[in-house]
Amino acid sequence: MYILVTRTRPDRVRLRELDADGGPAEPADAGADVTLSDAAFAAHARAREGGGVRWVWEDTADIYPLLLRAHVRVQRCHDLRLCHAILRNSALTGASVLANAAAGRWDAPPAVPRPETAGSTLFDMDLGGAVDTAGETPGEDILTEFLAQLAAVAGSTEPGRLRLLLAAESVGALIAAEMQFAGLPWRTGIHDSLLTAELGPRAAPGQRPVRLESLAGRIREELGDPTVNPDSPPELLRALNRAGVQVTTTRAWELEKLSHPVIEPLLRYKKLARLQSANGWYWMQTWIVDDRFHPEYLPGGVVTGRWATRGGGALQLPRQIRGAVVADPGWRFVVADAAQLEPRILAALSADTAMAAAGRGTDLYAGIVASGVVETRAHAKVAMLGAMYGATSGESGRLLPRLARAYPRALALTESAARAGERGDIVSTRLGRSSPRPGPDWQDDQARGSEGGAGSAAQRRARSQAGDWGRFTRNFIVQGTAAEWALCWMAEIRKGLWALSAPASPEAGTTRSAPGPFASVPHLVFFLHDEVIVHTPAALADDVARIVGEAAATAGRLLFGDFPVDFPLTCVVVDSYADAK
DNA sequence: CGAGCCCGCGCG
DNA sequence: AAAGCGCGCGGGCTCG
Repeated sequence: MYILVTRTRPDRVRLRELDADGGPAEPADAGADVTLSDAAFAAHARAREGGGVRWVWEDTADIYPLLLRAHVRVQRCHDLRLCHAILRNSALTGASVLANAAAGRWDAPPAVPRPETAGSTLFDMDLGGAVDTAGETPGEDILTEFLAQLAAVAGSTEPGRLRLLLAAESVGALIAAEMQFAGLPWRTGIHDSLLTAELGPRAAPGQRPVRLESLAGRIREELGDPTVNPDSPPELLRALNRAGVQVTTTRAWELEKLSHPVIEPLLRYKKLARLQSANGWYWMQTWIVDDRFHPEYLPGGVVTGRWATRGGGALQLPRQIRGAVVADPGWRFVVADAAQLEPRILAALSADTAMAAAGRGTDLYAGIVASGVVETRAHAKVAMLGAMYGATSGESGRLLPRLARAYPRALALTESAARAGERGDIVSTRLGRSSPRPGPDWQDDQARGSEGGAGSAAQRRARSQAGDWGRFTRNFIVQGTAAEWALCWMAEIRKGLWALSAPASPEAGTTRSAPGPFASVPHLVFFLHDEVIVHTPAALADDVARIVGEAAATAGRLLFGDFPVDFPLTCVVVDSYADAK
């Protein structure tokens, strides 16, 4: 049973029920076609949940927060905007009407920036997210698009894989909205102490904290330049050169190699200046609301299918400040990450049983060493990364032939993906997300490079661009399939947590309490490509850890069936994210 | 003064 | 150009 949800006004939605085949529900059904206020919609959704309903809407980030604010969670949805993007580009649906139609509004990014859901006044914008349905009955457009998507899947070469992908992408959108709503528990007091210990007390706006200012003074002294601004790479570069330091860039890893009295204070300055500008007091004041960090997650925000975020740099939380991420009293974190996820994905994608065997019940890189392919774990890792990223030189390049002898199937797959990209062809993930085609500039450069009488510069340029795109497609199949695995993993975690009975926490409703429907139940609060954090009442932490582990195994089976590949986790129960590794 | 670029660095 | 993939963000800086 599907229920289509269309926003007709900023505070109204229209619901239309369809049967499982996408046909109209029996007209006799009460509420088969109704328009409701947001409040009535939330009540209706609560009543209909649990009956195998899938909610179909244009944009999860537009609709779902209003349900969450009413303490209503839903199990399943179909996010038309995200699914359209997949089906539009997938090689598996290339013959469909949907893929061959002229570009329309479904191919554009969401017209209106979406409202924040933290429940904070700071971000309370009343954005209607109004949909342009000029000349149509509200909802017709949604219905037409949904039916086109169902048809594209049904007519594809791998409907089962695409159905799984669309379901995973959509539940990812639910999870993203829920994580933004719930927020990551954050102790500003601890954060402030960390900053003060490193930088000195908070300074007035426009001023450097004392530790930074004194390091800047030492840098000027050592360079013999009383005015140089270490925040300006060009100025700093000139000052370094004048002082006889032979560098062409001011990157820290380049400076590290040098010995000069300015290097030590300069490297310390760079580290601290980064902390101050990226995650300092201003960041804290901007992004931490009611003891929670509420980043906006963007499912499908990366072409490979990885998520992106907007605001606060959520996917770059430096280790330095993870100590501020502390579970509520009476609660714990279950922090889990998938060990060597991408090489395991490659082993399974290519059905390379030898590589999969190397990772069975052990660290995959250690397994490669144990198989005698290379001498050290570090070599195994750099060689694998080289295979997946397309390294050609250096240590990684030198080790590749040994990897290719031991794991010919895996390496043949990455090579063929690279060759496809070099030709301008597309490649696809396990579940059917396809890479974009290179742009017109790329095509032009290739054409010019292969013309008779093309100059060597044009040829070099064409080859270089082809190589770049080949490395992108080479990595796309692995990164993209890993993203699919991670979506399935999270979806299974969410399902398991939902089923876990939730006794009220003794602290719930007192000092701190997770927002809305999460006040007393374990819930996902963070996701970082191959790592998740679940915030859970302490008594349930062990159950949660078990669920997270089982979910990883299930995700592997969903993608790769019976192929014997393991997806082990490192999983810990902690009070602070800083203790996770 | 804002828009958009580069640089550098954080994360996987 | 870190030896090779994918991001977001802040500061400096240039251009209009």
